[in-house]
Amino acid sequence: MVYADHYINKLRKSGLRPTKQRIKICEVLFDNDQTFHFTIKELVKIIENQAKIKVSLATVYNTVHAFINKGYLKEIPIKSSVSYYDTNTAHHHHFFDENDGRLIDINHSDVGPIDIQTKIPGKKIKSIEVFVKLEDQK
Amino acid sequence: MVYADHYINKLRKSGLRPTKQRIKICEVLFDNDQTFHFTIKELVKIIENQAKIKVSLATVYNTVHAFINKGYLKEIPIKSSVSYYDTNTAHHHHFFDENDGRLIDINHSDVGPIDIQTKIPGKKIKSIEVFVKLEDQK
DNA sequence: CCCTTAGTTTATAATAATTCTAATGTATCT
DNA sequence: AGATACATTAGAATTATTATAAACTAAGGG
Repeated sequence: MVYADHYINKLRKSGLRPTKQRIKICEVLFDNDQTFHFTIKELVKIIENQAKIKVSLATVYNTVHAFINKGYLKEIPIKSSVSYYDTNTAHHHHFFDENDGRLIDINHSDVGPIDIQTKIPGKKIKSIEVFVKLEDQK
Repeated sequence: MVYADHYINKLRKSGLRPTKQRIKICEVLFDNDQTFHFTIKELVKIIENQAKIKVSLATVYNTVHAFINKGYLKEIPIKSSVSYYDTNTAHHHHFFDENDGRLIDINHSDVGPIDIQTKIPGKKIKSIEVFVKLEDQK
């Protein structure tokens, strides 16, 4: 509960009213310092179990979108059927283990500089993301 | 029409019966030597215009999936709402221009070696894909 | 405090992409 | 040509997501 105030401030500072639903979602997402990858369905399930309050599906969608706009969450495009979200909004990369569908962060600092020789006129690079597929070692 | 035989062989060799729908889809997808990025909806529209025959939505889905299994197409995860497919199945990378939603191939040879320092026990790297977001040059 | 109001939540309906189903059609093999 | 296994099809079913409109609540002023 010690963090609730922190989340209230965080929400208020970014123009979102600190409702009990949003605070609870913050607690679920940000209370542990680890990176957390999730789908909306998974998030709803966790809230149901871990929190006492009931939060509607629509609110979870709204809140996650609001958090993405504010930069608290990032969407990760892996599968084009369900949206995956990431609490790690720093510039980083991903392993994806196709065997178990597991997604693992790679720190930005663990990837060497990337040299792209193609240039597109009138455009500049905004970000570079590396996506590494894994397989079992034989 | 000179290519039809080629597609018939291609399909047959990979255990797919060369039906007129599949041949037409091959022509639409592979007749030009350029890389082609598309959604199912776009593909259906092109077939409707360019070909005389009518192909049901279910067949387009089935065929695209069959082609992915055979390695004729690759799925590209960009947006998590519609599936994008790519006729370029070689190992390559992508620019994505968020302004206009345009996707541009980057040849494998135009990207320098990528150094990933993180290791996952029991797993080895299967593939590395780089995804570069573009923005307008100020 | 109480009132107002603008932002939120909610259940439910609507939409959109994709998959399933079961009937009909067709390529292939003998 | 006939049998059979594979394909196509329309339409229904499913799933994720978004929209809607009514009920609720946080914030600020009196």
